Parts: sequence; structure tokens; C-alpha cells
Amino acid sequence: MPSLKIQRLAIIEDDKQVSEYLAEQISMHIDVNELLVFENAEDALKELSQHPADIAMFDVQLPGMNGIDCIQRLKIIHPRMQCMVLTVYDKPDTVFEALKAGAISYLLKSTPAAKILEAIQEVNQGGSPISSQIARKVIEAFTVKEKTNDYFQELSRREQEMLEQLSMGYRYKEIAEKLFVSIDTVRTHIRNIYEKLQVNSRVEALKKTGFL
Amino acid sequence: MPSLKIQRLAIIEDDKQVSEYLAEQISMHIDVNELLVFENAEDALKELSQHPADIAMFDVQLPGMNGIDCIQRLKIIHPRMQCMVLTVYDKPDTVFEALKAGAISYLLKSTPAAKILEAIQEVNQGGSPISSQIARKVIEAFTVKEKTNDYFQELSRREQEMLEQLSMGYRYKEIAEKLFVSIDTVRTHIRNIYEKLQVNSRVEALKKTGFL
DNA sequence: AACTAAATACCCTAAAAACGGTATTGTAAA
DNA sequence: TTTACAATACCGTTTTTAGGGTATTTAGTT
Repeated sequence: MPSLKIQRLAIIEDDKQVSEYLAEQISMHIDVNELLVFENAEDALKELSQHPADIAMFDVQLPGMNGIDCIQRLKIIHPRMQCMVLTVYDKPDTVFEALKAGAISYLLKSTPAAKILEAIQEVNQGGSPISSQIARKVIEAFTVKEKTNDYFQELSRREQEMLEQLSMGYRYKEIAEKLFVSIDTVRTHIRNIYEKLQVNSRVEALKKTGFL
Repeated sequence: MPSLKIQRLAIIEDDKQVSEYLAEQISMHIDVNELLVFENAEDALKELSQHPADIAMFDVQLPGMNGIDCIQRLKIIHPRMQCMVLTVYDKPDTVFEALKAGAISYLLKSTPAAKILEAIQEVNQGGSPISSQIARKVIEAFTVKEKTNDYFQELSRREQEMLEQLSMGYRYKEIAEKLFVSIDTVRTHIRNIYEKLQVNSRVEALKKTGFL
């Protein structure tokens, strides 16, 4: 793997043994200009808000603010900062929270050092290394989520058109004009859509059919 | 990694060079009882429907039926069969189709042999190895909730929360209850959101902030 | 100390959406 | 041919949203 240079890399980890070992391994094997180590999320947030790192590796459990909340805040300010999570927690909730917060990599601490170094390189090259146990959880959640789009198929052609118009933010009156029907026809179609989808508002209908 | 025994492993690949090389590598390094090689999806489907494998590795592009359709059919009959995809395609659509069909692993053919062998072991142990480039696409699709949208950033923290609630399909009354404020407060926030975003309906607001 | 933005809350009105029933026409399937 | 459904349309009523104005409190900034 070609080792691209990394400008600034940050480690946020309260266990000094871990952070020191990581820092040592990283500086030995990876070409990093600046290597920052923070012992808590607050310090990291303060510094990285001002001067973002290219890559930041977070522990989840930290004294005070946890790593995930810290990622969330930092990603708002610096969306291009690549945040990795390195933790002992493999609970699905924690994983999804981290990914939702903007983490691009999720590794378990049981991962051998060589793999972690490899993962840093992969992140630097636009990859998204995830422990395979974690990946399974993500995929399982993903497949469940994607299946719901069958609802759209159950609607009639005209109903699908109506829903598309709704997704574009038009009002009943506007839809009626665009599709050359009366406003009551639009009403009826949408009522039937809600009935079929078992919802009672536009946003719910759009959610259920995958528009949202 | 402890090498658990694999009873039946199948390779579905039309390029004989690839399949022979894979078979050789696998039989050299992994403890497999039966190693089956199929040159097309039809043959694999016929045999594996009757006698499923523990793990099956599919190429996507095959003469006749493609690997993904084959996985889909097989997973209906044998849900516990672990299907891996090994392909040159990293198009998001192909990846999602494969995962939706029930594939539990998605690797690029550029992956070195050692990694592929490792991946087989991981699948055998309940993991879900995915090339890190692929993982990024999955994660990005999974976290469509990218709040890096400029308009979204212009809103205050509370306004962002309100918008999130709207995106979940809640009514003002429900939002008020959930966030422990009066319905009038919700109204005011949403009025201010519309003002800032220059829109005049929920769906427009959700579109503009990237929720839709 | 004055200013500002954010969060809270109340008032009112008009427009839009949701929910209900019913009916006609055409077309396609049983 | 009867049934079923899709698409059209009209009649209601109630609830929800959108819009406007105004005001208080708190926290942060100048």
C-alpha cells in the first residue's frame, strides 16, 4: 500500500498506555507530520475546532464528553475531517450512533496493531475500514432498511405520480394544475395512498416509500 | 485466527484462471472438506438448491444468470448459506443489490489472495468482511442524514432539532410533547426556520436541508 | 451597560391538509 | 358478465399548518 503523507493525526484516548503505544506504532510506521494526543474530548474539541486534523482516532468511553458526541460536533464544523472510532464496545447502538455522528471507520480494540495502522492508511485513501463483526451489524440493519421500498410499488401509477409531486413540495392545488385534474381528485388519490401505506401525513408517506 | 473447519465451500466464477487460482489457494490454506467450482449461476443454483454449501463465493458477471440473482434465489431456500461476492464492480448500485439479495461479504477482485482467505475465515466466524472502499459507500448510504448541508448549518441548535422531528413525520403537538415545550414554541421555531430557508412548507424545508 | 440571538410563549386568522362519504366512468380480470 | 380497481369528481367537517404580531428570559458579545 503506498503510504501517503498525513499532515495532522489526532488520538483521543484517556488510557495513557493505549495512546502511548498507538502513538509509538504510528510514528514508527506511518509518515505523519503532526501527531496530537488528547486525554479527553473537551481538549480535543477545543483544539480541533480551531485547527482540524486530517484524521482523528477516538475512544468512545472518555471522562466527561464521550467520543461520539465529540465527533458529531467536530464534523459539523469540519466535515472533511476523517473520524475513526477505536473501542471495546461492539453494541449495535454504539456503532450506529458513531456512524450517524460521522465516523468513517469503526474498529474494535482487539484489532492487532498492524491492522490498525493499515486502517489508518485506508482511511487516508478514502476507504472505510470496519471490523468484520461490526460490518455484519451494519449490513443487517441496512438490508432491513432497504426492503421497505416495496411500499411504493404497491401504489398505482397515478398514486406514485402524486407521491412524487408531494416529494417535490407541491400543494394539492399545484399538483392539480400540473396534472390537469381537480383538487378533489388529488385529495382522493392521497387519501388512498395514506390508506394503503397506513399513514396519515405527507412526511410519513414519503418516509415509508423511501423518498425521505 | 483459529481456523474453523468448513464443510462445503462453493466458488461460482466463469474465469477458469481465477477459479483455479482461488481453489488452489483455498485448499492450500483452509481446512475445507468439499470444494465445489461452478462456471455459471445455473449449475450452481441447481446443485446448491439441493445441497447447500456453508459458504459460496460469487462472481457478479457470469454468462446467463448473474451472481446476485443467483444469491437471491438461493438465500430464499437456504437463508443460512453465507454468500460472498468477489467482483471487479464497485458501483454503489451493484453493491447494494448484492447486499439486498443477502450477500454478507463484498470484496473487490483487486483484494490480495491472503485477504480473501482471511475473509473466508471471518465469514465462517460470523463476520462480514467488506473492502474498505465498499464499506465507505455502504456507510454513506446508511447515513444519508448528512447534516453537513449549508442551510441546515445556518439554523440554531433548537431549530435543527425541530427540523429533525419534522423529518420523522411528527405533528406540532407531538413535537411539543417530545421536546417539553408548548405548541406555540414549536410554531415559532418552525416559522423562523421557514423564514431562514425561504420556504413555506415542511417538505420544502426538508428538501432544502438535505433530509429529502 | 447595551445589544443581540436564541428559546420560550401567547394571541389571532386564513389556508391547507386530513378524514369521511359518495358517485361516475373506463378497463381489465375472474 | 359480474367483479374489481383505477381514475376522476363533488359534498361535507375537523384538525393542522402557515402567517402575522408581540413579549419575556437568558446567555453571549460588543
